[in-house]
Amino acid sequence: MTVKITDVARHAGVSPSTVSYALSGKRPISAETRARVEASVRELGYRPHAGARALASSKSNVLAMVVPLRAGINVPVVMQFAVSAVTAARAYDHDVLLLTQEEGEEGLRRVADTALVDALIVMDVQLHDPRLPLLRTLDRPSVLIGFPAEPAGLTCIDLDFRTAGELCVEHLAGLGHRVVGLIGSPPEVYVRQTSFAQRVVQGFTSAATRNGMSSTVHPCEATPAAARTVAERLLREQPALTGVVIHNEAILEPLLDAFEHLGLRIPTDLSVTALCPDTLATTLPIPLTSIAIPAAEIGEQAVHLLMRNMNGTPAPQTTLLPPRLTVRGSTARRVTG
Amino acid sequence: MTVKITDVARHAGVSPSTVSYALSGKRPISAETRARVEASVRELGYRPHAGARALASSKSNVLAMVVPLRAGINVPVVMQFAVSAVTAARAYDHDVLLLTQEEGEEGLRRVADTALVDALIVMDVQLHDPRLPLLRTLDRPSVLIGFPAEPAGLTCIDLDFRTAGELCVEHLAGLGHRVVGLIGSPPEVYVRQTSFAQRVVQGFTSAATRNGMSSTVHPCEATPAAARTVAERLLREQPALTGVVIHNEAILEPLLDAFEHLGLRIPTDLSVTALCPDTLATTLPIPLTSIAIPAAEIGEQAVHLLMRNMNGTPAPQTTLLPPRLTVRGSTARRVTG
DNA sequence: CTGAAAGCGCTAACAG
DNA sequence: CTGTTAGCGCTTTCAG
Repeated sequence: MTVKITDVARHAGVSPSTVSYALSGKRPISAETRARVEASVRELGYRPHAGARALASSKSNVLAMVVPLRAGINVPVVMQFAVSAVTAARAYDHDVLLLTQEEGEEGLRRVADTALVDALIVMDVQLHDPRLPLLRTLDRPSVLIGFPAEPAGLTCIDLDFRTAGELCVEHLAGLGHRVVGLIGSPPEVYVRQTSFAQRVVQGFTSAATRNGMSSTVHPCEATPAAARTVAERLLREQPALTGVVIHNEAILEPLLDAFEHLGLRIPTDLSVTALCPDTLATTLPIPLTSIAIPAAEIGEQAVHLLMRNMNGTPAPQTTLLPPRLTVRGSTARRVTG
Repeated sequence: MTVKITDVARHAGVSPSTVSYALSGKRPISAETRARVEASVRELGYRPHAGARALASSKSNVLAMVVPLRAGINVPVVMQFAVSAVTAARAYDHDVLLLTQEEGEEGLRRVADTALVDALIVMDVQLHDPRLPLLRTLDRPSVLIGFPAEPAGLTCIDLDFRTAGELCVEHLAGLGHRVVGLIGSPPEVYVRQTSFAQRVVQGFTSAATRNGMSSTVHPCEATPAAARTVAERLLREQPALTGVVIHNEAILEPLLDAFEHLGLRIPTDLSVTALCPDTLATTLPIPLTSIAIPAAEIGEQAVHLLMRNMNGTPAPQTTLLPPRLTVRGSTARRVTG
């Protein structure tokens, strides 16, 4: 029924190993033989059996990818990670197996120990992620999207959130703003210690200090009511406020509304910068100057890193992608009275 | 390094085949032997090698799942499909391989022909989907989420969109409404012939006719401007309008705004029913009476259907999930003047 | 109820 | 540059 390597070998008048080598390129094959083999492959429609290949080579050419699904995560962004990872994996002739967060450590162990996959991609890594000890003991390389407290022995990649925080402040400083505020992620995010939230705060604060700016930080629940409260408090505490950085995509719109209701025009009275997906930044009533999460790039890079680790070229332990700030309509030079 | 079946056999004092059978249950094993084998398995931490198993049994225990990613699809809904399918697959001891739409037919052929997967799940099926002929020729079962024009020889599952359209109208009819309008999906959806849009229209129209109601249908672009235009036209053409069905999740909010600006209070002056994800229906300013896409249920059922097909119990060609209407605050009894 | 042995289809030494 | 051959680790006949 299905054609196998011996069929191709016979058809091309060569040995099975020659067919194998002609296809893998793992040893020199004369142009002529290779051509005959390739012709036979095409003619017979030969496809190597994945299981047999995996058994003989101890390489499945499959990567595992764990996708998070709990509340508070941005699903479209996760999907971008996933799709770009799959696309990148295909470029290396690999496929991607989908695991849910729910499967937990047992799932990771299972796919690794059964040799179902050659390597693992783990998204949404926590500061003290219970999966880390396990990943370190697995005989297969893995790459984490996010940053744990103790990345030793692991390969991590993420957006450079600290620099992102700095960049927002520098942008505002360059426009003459002197008093700025950060409206941060919901408390859950800090509690979960997904770490990126803290890193933004650090960047924000240090850049403000460096520029001699007055600054405050306000974590904020993801509800419209909380948004209004925070906006009011911000203005009460810093009446001279002319610039804000928002790192809370769920309440961008309510916040903008709140500021307008408080009599602040954007960007005339108040410049706003955000850390959020581009799709959000561009579809709000006021296009937002923002730094996007380069999900596609992260997914792709994660696969590159894995491949490097599998090729013996050890990848750097830590990869921080440079944030890029896109200026849109929500920031302007401070009007000096 | 890794423990194999012969190790377990030696440790338990039985033959490899006995270990295999003890684990698969494919032939009777004395309780005593089974217990010894299981103890050895646990003690040694034995995990059968996936590739070897696939080769010997010609079953990979992996399903392929193609996820769509083009514009206009609701990403969170897709993710719900995916996650529930993975969860369901795990219950059958199967894993799920992720394929992108982009890989197209070649991707499907590849994973099937290399025996990487045992079966396929294809989402976002078009009326005249180019993948259908291919799927029919594959030696592996597949299940489609969505309905093509010619489902012969294939297994399909989807929400019963026709009945969903009817249900919305019946609900409005029951509340005394006599003049209703359907605001449909963006033109792209109709052009792409994803078929579910047409099915909603059919249900809507026939239910309206059956109830002696006056009705009109308006496809609508997914832009706020288009939403306003449609709302105005609806009222111009049907001044007595008191009920609308919206099947266009992207512009739900703009539409509601538009109606309010036109002086219609919801639900006092106008009752609104929608076909949209529950998360949307409940987070709008006015909680919407709506019919949800039961994504999780569809994903799960899709896997059940596949398993049936693989077990020889042929699954029904067509499975239509019954829509459920949830009454929230956007519909009310018509106020008769 | 259990064992022995023959592959599953491919890769990678090992030979030449 | 090519062929021969020995497995990879498991399942499943075939025997008993």
